[in-house]
Amino acid sequence: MGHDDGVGTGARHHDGRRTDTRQRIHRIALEVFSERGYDRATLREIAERLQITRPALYYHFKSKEDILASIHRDLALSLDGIIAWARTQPATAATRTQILTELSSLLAGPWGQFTQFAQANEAAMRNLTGASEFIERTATLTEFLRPSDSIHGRIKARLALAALFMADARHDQLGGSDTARAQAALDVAAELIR
Amino acid sequence: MGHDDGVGTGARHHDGRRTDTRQRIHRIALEVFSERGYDRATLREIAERLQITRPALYYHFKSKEDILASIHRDLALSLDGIIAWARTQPATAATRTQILTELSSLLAGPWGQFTQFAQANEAAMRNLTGASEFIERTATLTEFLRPSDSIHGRIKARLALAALFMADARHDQLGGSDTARAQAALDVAAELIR
DNA sequence: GTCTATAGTTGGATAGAC
DNA sequence: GTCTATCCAACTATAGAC
Repeated sequence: MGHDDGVGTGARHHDGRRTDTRQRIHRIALEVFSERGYDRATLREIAERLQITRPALYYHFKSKEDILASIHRDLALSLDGIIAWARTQPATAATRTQILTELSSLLAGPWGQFTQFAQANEAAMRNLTGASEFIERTATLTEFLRPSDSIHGRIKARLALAALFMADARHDQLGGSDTARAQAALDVAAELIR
Repeated sequence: MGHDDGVGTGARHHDGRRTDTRQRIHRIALEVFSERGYDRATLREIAERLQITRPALYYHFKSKEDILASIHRDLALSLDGIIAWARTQPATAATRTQILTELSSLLAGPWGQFTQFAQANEAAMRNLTGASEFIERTATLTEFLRPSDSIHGRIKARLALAALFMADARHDQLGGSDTARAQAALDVAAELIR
């Protein structure tokens, strides 16, 4: 059929090299979903930016929702590295700060527009099975980040995450350079989970 | 036409008493928008819950977006009281804490599901003129809440707001009773803007 | 792997009667 | 103030050729 559900799979050329179309779709879809929100985003626009037609998308993904789910799988995967590392560390303030630093780096680099994407698609994520893996990772990270196992602790952990996301998304409202905002957010977040 | 754009206006009976249909639509629409998100919410479902037909909605509001804008106007109005009071107060930590307490009360009472609504509709709000008044109020409140005029200060102010919203919306992930969560959020928020 | 053409569905909005 | 009937636009998704 041409559809692959597993992470990292995809159509291959005769030389064994994976075609990059699936990844290009991935990238552009993330872009459009971030700008418009999942529901307002159309496959027409995604196809146009890719310079292909709508039906071509269906060769790589079996539905619009499948594209979204695929993005979520990638996001979940990106967090697994940090989670795995966190499991090997003692539950100290230093570890928590280090987790925040790693997350901040992800947001500054490969994830780029992730925060905007996540906020724009809060509604769509709620009833999406593919998003559950990602939400699960976030919950796990919150556990590692909380300074104490209480409501206070859980709130602080979630706020620390929110601080990082905020610096990434609210450039217009917070002012300052990207790095200045990221550093300030990291400061505030670290203070919270100390 | 039967359409009224001003806040608090609406069709009236011969005795001068405002009909409650407009307000009933208002309430149910807020409910459905919160659950589904604006884009996934259909006028069909709103009408069904109200036991009326879709066209009847158009007697009270001129479009789906008009209903959303109307809700945002109400939300903005609810914040004006707090803002007016804040203007009369000195910019002290005590004032900031008091603002948070007032907001917490609003979330516990009349606003109810506002937070869920706001999160579910982040995407829809971005390109909506009616939402700008509401966003403006939020920005004003942030100014009153910030402990210092710096990036750090602005982040802390926004996080304080986020804490209140979080306690309101994330009951499943935070645990505890409604009042316990609200109090904990207030504690953490107050500490942030001290 | 991508195309043209089209099926099938949904949902916002209007016309006009009562 | 609410109804029935209907229109229209937009979108997802599929069929089948190349």
